Amino acid sequence: MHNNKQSNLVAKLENELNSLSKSEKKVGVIVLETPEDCIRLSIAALAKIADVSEPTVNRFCRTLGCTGYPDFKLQLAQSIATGTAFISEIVKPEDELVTFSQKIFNASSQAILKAADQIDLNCMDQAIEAMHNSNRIDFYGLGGSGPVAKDAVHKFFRLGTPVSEQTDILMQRMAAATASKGDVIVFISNTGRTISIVECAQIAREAGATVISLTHKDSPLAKYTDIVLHTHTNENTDIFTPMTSRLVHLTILDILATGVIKKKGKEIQKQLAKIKESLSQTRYSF
Amino acid sequence: MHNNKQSNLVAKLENELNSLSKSEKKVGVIVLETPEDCIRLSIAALAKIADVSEPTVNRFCRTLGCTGYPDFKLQLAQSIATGTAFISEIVKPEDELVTFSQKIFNASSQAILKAADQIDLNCMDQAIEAMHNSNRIDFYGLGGSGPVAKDAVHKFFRLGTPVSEQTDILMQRMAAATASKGDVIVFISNTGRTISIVECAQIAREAGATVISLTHKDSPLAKYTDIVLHTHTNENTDIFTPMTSRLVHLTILDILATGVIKKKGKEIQKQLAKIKESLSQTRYSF
DNA sequence: ATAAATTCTGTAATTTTATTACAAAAATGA
DNA sequence: TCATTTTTGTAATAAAATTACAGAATTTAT
Repeated sequence: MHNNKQSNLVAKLENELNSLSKSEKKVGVIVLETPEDCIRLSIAALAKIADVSEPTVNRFCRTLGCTGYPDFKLQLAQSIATGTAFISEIVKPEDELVTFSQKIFNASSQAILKAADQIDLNCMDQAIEAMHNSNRIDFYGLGGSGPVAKDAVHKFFRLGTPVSEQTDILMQRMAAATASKGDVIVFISNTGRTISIVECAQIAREAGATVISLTHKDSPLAKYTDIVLHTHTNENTDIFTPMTSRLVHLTILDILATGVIKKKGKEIQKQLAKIKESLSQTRYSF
Repeated sequence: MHNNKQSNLVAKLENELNSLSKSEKKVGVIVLETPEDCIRLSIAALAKIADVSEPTVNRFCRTLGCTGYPDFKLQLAQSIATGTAFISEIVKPEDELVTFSQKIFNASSQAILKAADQIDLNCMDQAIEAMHNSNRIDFYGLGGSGPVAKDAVHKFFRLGTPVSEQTDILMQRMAAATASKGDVIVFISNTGRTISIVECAQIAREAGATVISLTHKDSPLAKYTDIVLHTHTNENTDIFTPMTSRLVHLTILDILATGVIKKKGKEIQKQLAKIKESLSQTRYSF
């Protein structure tokens, strides 16, 4: 799932460095030492730095499988971009707005990309199937996951199936106890360690409901879950670092909703268009 | 307009496309349509495809802040490598789970990165200052922005300042009318065209509150707003494509909260530690 | 509406950059 | 050692990008 469509040029160069000829190796060494600089150099400039002739640089590029020097620079640039773009730092007390806003944006964006790599598509498929065939769907969340549950309802209510969210532990227990076969309950809990949520999952399963969880793979909650959609976001305990898990959960729920919509087929999609239209009256037109 | 550097060429191009001259725009359209192809084209080839002269392509590159065509290609290549080029990929009815889940993950991640490029830090700073000095903070949202408002409360209640959210239009009107100087009201509305929200903003401002909006720059809501935190997410009308604006709003609110926490200083940070500790009793230990 | 000013855009010349052809220099192997 | 292969650099060539400038299109002011 990771987009390694083209093998990393830097990695390739590191591999093949020792099988290069003497002069080409000189070029390789320079490239590995200062890849960021090399992408801005002309073939003449690089040749001079490496103390070789220009055609040697050109041959060096071909040896690495590039069509020529411009192609080499391009691949090198991409290789660097993918490598450095994924360093997300933690917000420090002394950070200026410019810095910490950039860090938070980056961390958020990367949490989602990371989830894309980790998600188990089989489980997603099972979850979509279960929701598609369910009589009703409930979303349970506490604390930061409460708004996520609400957002899920806002998305899923369009599907025709009755949906609701429970963000109160007593309501959750009662609803879980009265659930029955054909009901799907989705538990949202990043840690998967919140006692009342875990107990609820147990109750729901005993009552016959299908339990889906957005949680950590090895958590107590996962034990009482039929379909775990595991996310391994680092629960950062730093007070400055925001919970990126919410964003991941929202995105996973987006995908589930999309999957169910596609399964429901044309009729429901017409209904969605109606819902959209119903909103136009509430807005200023252009 | 944007005081922070735009690291992402594709995002920048999408932003500035409409302010380009006729011929340069032709080039921009081709680049956005087929960015992967463009990185392999010579200036002459691209000029021919776009049906313009070579110098026009060169000027196009400079307009975007590049030093010339080679620099443009390099930046484009890096932009693509980080995944940004796939912003416009829309979920199609025939997509398999693998495909559309990847598209949704990508689109979500990119939306946040794009916002990072577009956000106006001066306005963020003003918003943080206003919230820091406020007597109370209210978050207003309807529909999909309701859960966002709830999430904001969950984050901001830790700061000591009284916070609440309003997701009911009548409550919103009443609360807005009784607001006073020193109160901050944050309106969350991607379109900025929801009539009742716009009216509320007007009421709130007349009542003397400081109005902050997470909305589109040129929207009616922006007119009645003191501090606009504009986000230009494409409101995709496709039924399959999820609202990425929520994710962006949540992230911006994360940054605001972090900014206020940092302003509040040490005492509040101790309190945050207490809040964190208070949760430990609710969880299974490791 | 018309003329002036400004902004765009393309042609052609120039400069920069990359590639090729080929010969000299190493290196290899008997 | 000498023939053969591989490696490397010089010089010529080709390709690509940039500049200067002038004509076109657009805007602005009268």
